[in-house]
Amino acid sequence: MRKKREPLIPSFFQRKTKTVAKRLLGKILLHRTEKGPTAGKIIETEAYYGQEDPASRASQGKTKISQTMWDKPSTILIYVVHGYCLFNIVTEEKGKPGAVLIRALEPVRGIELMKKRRGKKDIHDLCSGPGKLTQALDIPKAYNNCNLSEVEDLLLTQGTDEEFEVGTSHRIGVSEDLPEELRFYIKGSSFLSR
DNA sequence: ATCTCGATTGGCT
DNA sequence: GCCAATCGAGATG
Repeated sequence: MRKKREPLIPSFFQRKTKTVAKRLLGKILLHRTEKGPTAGKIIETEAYYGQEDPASRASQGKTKISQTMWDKPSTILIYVVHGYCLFNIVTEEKGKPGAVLIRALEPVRGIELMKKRRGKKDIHDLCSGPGKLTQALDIPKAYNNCNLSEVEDLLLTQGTDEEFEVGTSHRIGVSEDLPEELRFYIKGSSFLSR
């Protein structure tokens, strides 16, 4: 009998953004819907800071979108870029801006449903990008500003104990990046974006 | 009211 | 590799 996986608790997110980004690798994101459950293993993330980070939405201070980054850790932040929803989770203590963008998942459950939603057959084209995975799991923009622990249908849980190597790089798609490498991924995975 | 611009994706050369 | 579609926000008038 398999032990039921425990959801991550809010305090998991109340620490340095970079640490959260790294530690989210290997965790399982699951979304239950009327059509059925879909889930994937997090294999790629990016950390975004506050005012000092030119690539962050928070770089210009609080706006309708960015204000969520000052909210309680484990708050969900979703916004639209180029017509796609991007899924982030707020980090750091309340009042200090920070968030982690989930950039790619390895599909683990509900793969047929994901294929249908994405209109793609290739398993490597289901969750291999921040806009793709929100489509594949059907994560709605309405979750923005909600707390992860209060959205019953969305679960972020411990993954398996298997070991992996963490790779780093500069963030993708940003016009002005920090010198620090803030993209993290599971080395060797075939489900990464790009 | 209108314009510009992305933390993107997909199709085509 | 290049480029157009996409749509909501933010800026400007």
